[in-house]
Amino acid sequence: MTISGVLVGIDRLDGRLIVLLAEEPRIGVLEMSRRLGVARGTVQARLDRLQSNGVIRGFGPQVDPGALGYPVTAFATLEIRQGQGGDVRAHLATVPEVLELHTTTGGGDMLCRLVARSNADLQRVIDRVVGFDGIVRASTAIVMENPVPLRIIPLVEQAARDDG
Amino acid sequence: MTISGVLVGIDRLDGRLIVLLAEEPRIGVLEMSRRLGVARGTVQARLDRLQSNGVIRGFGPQVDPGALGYPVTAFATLEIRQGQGGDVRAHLATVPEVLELHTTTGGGDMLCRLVARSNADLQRVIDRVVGFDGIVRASTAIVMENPVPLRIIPLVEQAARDDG
DNA sequence: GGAACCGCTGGGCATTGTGCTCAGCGGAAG
DNA sequence: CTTCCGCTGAGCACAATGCCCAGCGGTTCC
Repeated sequence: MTISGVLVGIDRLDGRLIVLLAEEPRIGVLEMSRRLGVARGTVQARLDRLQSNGVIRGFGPQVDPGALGYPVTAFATLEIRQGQGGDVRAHLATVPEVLELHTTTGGGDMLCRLVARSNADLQRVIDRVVGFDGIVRASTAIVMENPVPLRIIPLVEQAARDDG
Repeated sequence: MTISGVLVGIDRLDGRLIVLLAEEPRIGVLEMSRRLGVARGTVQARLDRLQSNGVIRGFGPQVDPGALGYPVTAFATLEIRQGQGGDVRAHLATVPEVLELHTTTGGGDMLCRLVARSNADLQRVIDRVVGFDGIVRASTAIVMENPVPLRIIPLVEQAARDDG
């Protein structure tokens, strides 16, 4: 499979490798080769390929904002004044509590994920986010529960079935 | 600092450790201790503490859905019929393209992150997502750009300053 | 059919890192 | 003053890594 000229997709061994790595991240290459029943060099080569492919972006630590003292999460939809998109992006990138920012379909809309120390603190964060000239309007939804935390394994398994 | 009886927060050394780990994830404990200028045992102890604290959830591979063949991302807001929340959650959890699900303030609303193989494929995904009894209405925003990809480092640095 | 290529195998090797233990030391709390 | 706790620096046996190699079965291409 190719997307914009780049070949993508994974086979079953890649899929098993990623799942194994997700379940036991601190596992070594040698142990992986034992679990998967292939040679160590094969695991090395697959891992290198998945990383230079961009399928695996990295192995950074997954940090819980709640444990850092930011237990409140919210999503804010921002309406942007025409032509101010670039400035708004630069502004939002400077706010540590903005964990993520997307531009979406619709008239100059953006969606961002925020965290705060408390509901009261969220007001401060929102003020800082929207206290910028290019932002016309903002509407915020506070997260109460997170029944499905950010995950990728089911998709990896499906991709490995389809493609391998 | 405590939240619901659990002590949270990180000091400057914790912060530097997390940043270092985010920049070079495959680094070893010994190399970390050299870079940070502390003893190996200290790094070991800090890492163990951060993980049992829940500050560091794990070191799973960060997989790019685009490289798996799912380059389209969207956010869907779902309106749920009263009392059907649990069923809807269970339903959405079975859809691999649902990467994340939150319940938010407002009348039975949920917000979920979706991926698809193409804009056309997104229709299939949305049909599968909303083809369930408890869902009254859905509105979808397709992501065009991602100026700020999911990040945590700026928040870690702020938390380390405040708390350490 | 033959040649070149590619991914996987299984082995060996020196180097490095790990898990574990220990005694010592300084600051903070009681 | 004594206890506790986190950090230090060191040692040790063991395991894993990075790197090399020859061989082998399957494709592709001429």
